[in-house]
Amino acid sequence: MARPEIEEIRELPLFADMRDESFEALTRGAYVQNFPPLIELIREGDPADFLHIIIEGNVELFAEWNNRETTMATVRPISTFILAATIKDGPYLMSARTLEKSRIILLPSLDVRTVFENDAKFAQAIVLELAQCYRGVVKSSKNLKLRTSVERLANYLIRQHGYQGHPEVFQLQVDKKRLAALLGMTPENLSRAFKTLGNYGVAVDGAQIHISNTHDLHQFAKPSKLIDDYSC
Amino acid sequence: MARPEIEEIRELPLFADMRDESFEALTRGAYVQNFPPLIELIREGDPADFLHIIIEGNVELFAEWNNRETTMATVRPISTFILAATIKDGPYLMSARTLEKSRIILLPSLDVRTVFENDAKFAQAIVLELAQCYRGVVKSSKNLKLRTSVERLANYLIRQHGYQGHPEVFQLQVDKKRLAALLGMTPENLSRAFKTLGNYGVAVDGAQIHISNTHDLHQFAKPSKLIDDYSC
DNA sequence: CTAGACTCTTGATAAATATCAAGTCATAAC
DNA sequence: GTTATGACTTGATATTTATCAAGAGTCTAG
Repeated sequence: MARPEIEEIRELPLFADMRDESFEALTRGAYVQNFPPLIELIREGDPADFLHIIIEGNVELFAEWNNRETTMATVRPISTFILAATIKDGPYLMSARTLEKSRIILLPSLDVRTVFENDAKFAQAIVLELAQCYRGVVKSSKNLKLRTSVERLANYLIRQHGYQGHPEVFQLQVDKKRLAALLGMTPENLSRAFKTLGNYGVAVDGAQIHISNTHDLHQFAKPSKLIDDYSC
Repeated sequence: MARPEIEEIRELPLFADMRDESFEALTRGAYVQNFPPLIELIREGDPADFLHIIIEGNVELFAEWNNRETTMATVRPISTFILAATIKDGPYLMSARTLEKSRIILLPSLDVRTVFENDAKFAQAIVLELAQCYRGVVKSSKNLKLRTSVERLANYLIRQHGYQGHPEVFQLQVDKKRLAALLGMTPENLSRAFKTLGNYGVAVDGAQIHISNTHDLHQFAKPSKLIDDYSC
């Protein structure tokens, strides 16, 4: 069976150290699927039948309550999502939809749990992955509770700026409606927040961001390793 | 060595299935300590030298940024806290302080990581614990992003009411200043939020809450398994 | 018992954020 | 080309939440 995508994930930290037979058992029942944009992959509340791994594209994790919807995160290759639900055999807490044409691997949750019980290296890798995810959500919670919306935007821009290698001009990776939801504000207020950041050397043209005064922006945003550094 | 507290945690899900020798290795360097109220146990940013287990008392997890402080959670016996930092060998993301006189077990992080690498059952237990914690934070994030402060309070009361067995009258387990921070609002607005909930059959007298109309309160609060049920 | 500290509440006001209603601009459809 | 459609912005306004100031009540140290 030639499944290059499956071989590709073998090198992910989550799968790199596991035994060959475990990897084989894990991927035997796997699907690789291509989805067009705006397809709902997962609906919150449903049982977690598959662990998802995004190989190509862009996926939004979102949640709903009482007719309100918010974006929780966007996921880019190569990463897994909804690992905790798979492990706990619980319902999904978030829904997921493709934002772009995306290629996704689906591993049956049952297989993930079985292999997890029989391959210590895999269990260890899952621990590290989950700990990372956990710390990510804690940081995002701190961001929400300790900062105003303009401060959240400023720090988001600084982070993106960093990921993209500190170029003078860079592109937003999400449309502004979703960015607003991700940052916990309305699209209208996102527009106004961008305007406010104009005072600190941020210029916006469509999805293009120009940062002319890193110093002022940092002074205002006060980025912190314990909130904004997703690698620590 | 007679250390009844250590034996006590042996039955916790996190330690129940591990080998005796692993448990022995894990607890050999453990401390059991009593702390008075309002002692800072952990400061965010410090290296995670110990995994903490609260045996008695009450501990607040909080975070700071730019001279603002917020309560992230309160922890009651018997639970661990700061597991993810221990595993990742990363800095603490939250600070911790005792709220009451508390008894705490400290397990050296190094031992936790060593045993975690050598005892598959322990690794599996950590996975389940971390998955649980992760889902807890995701729920709390949804709570913050999707609900207004009054809605958060209403759902908090319904949850506490449930934990305490649905008595007509029950006690808040945290002082109101901290409850406000936990729910992401100011103490002043917590007072006003309680008043608003008076319209839905909630009466407050100090720390004592009287719920006279469960139906109205539920109608207003719209509790959801995917946000408020911490066991799923 | 009393002074002081503390928690909590209340009222007045300010700031932050959301909503509603147009309007602009670009793109896609016909 | 013209007409929709959608994304974004802007202004006016409303709602939510925070801040500031003061007062009521409770607890505790002396």
